[in-house]
Amino acid sequence: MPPISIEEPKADAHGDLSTNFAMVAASLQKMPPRKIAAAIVDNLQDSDGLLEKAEIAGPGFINFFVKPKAWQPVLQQIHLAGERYGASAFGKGRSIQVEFVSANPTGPLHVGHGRGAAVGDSMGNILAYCGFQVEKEYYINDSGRQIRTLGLSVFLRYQELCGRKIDFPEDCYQGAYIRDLALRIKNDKGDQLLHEKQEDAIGFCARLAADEILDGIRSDLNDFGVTFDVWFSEQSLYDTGRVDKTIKDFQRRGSVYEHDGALWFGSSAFGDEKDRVVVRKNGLTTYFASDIAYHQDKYSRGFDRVIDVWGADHHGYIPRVTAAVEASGYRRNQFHVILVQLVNLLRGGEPVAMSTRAGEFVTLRDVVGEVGTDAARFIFLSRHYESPLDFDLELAKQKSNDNPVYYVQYVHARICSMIRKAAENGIGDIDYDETAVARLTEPEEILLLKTLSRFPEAVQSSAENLEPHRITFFLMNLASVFHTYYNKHRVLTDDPVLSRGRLYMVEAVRKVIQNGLALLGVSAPEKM
RNA sequence: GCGCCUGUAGCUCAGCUGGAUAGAGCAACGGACUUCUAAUCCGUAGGUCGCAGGUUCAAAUCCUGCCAGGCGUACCA
Repeated sequence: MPPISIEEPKADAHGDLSTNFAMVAASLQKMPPRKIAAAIVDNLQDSDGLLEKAEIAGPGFINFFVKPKAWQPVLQQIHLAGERYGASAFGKGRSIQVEFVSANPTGPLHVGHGRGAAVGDSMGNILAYCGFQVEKEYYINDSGRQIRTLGLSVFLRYQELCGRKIDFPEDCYQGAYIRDLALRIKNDKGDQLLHEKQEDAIGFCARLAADEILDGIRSDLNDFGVTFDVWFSEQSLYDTGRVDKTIKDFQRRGSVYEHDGALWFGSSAFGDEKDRVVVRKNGLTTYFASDIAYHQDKYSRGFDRVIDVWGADHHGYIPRVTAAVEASGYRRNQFHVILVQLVNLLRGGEPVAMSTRAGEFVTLRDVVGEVGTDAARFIFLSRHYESPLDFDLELAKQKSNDNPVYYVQYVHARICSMIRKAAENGIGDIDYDETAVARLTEPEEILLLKTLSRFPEAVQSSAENLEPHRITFFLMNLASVFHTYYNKHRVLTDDPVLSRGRLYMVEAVRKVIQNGLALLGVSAPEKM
């Protein structure tokens, strides 16, 4: 049996609420759907007097039209709830971890990391707003070969600065920042490192470089409005023996076996396409081993659910990590991966040339410096994260209606301006007034009230589906509805009662815009 | 080869837990500022929802096959 639904139709002609009940019941009752609908409509009770009319339409839909006064109470709800309007207890206090960015500390963040940062940060805000206990975490890949490669890269540049001839291998980090780090070491230590054992020198360079780069990442993210509750070091998993413990744990569970001199995790038993090596023939653990340990550690800290935000190029890892979670005794639905597609950076429609190999890429810092945090975050959140995103620097800088951030922020600024004006005219307090609110009956006003009343469900569906862009689309729609209203009706009129009602409504719009933008991490300016 | 993602207006994308006539912005064209911010609004035009089958009273949405693009398929990190 198809589900019975009650929904808000897309077309105004179909009323405010609509149900397919009669159509679903038709086959059970063996009666024509329209006849069932008629019986229902004839027997409707409306004790609150909110119903304007009910109509039977199409194959047997029942469409309900509601009176204006049914929508008006939402305004008082918004004013009473304030910055909590849209919040809910949906998460029931369950704890959830969102891990995102987690870029290797081997170079500065680029635009793609910015998208992941915006998505993860906003997702965390939304989940917290919906009653989850949220922790935001950054996983620092500060161990393994890449860090040594970083150290080697810096040490080579250092030797170069000391006047030695060097070969700079292709698999070393090519960016100019490597030279900057080398120069800093040279200024600090002179040629002292040349006299140390090479491995010690490389190790020194590695630690210093990783620390410096991580500091840079931290401050870039901070300037982008992104902060973390926990910065988790991969190296700490080795230092505390957590990786060994995990391998022993898997041995106890019978999840690993030896083959060809290596130790394999039987991930294919949990849906992966093949088994994976955790300890190599040479005795060294793989990256995957520490990843298993890391995820075990997450759950052992008591999180009900774990969300990892990854770049789309890592999607091949989902089955094996999911397998590891399940093999560790947790349910696979406690683990979610949000795959963020790549960002194409454009300038005026032309692709910005970026070569990772040559280390030439536009950093997040550059982009944020050029277009601003608000524009960057809003654009990152203006698409489903699974679609590739064209980020046009020229467009992002434009202060026009081509740029959706300003379109939304402008609503907030406009309303603030009206409120200032109202205060000058002696309407300082915008309080609830039943007779004033009852005057809000224009079609554009009803549409505005309806739109406002949908904000809580937009937030919740955003949390349920882990899709921050739903908030962005809600805000753009609300902004559009508001701008239309603004151009058609005056808020401050000669009629004081009507003006109070409209001010009350417009202030509610402002609050909802503010709440929505806050979830996205975008500011709500009072003047523009 | 196998796996994942994407294919909707000229462009960029929503809609995809099935509902009525498939939406928005940009671009094009035509209008609206002596009036609360024109960073705005109104109107016109624009479509075989990649293709073909299937399920259903109903499919952009679910299933199958195919086509096109992107990505991934290490005892690398």
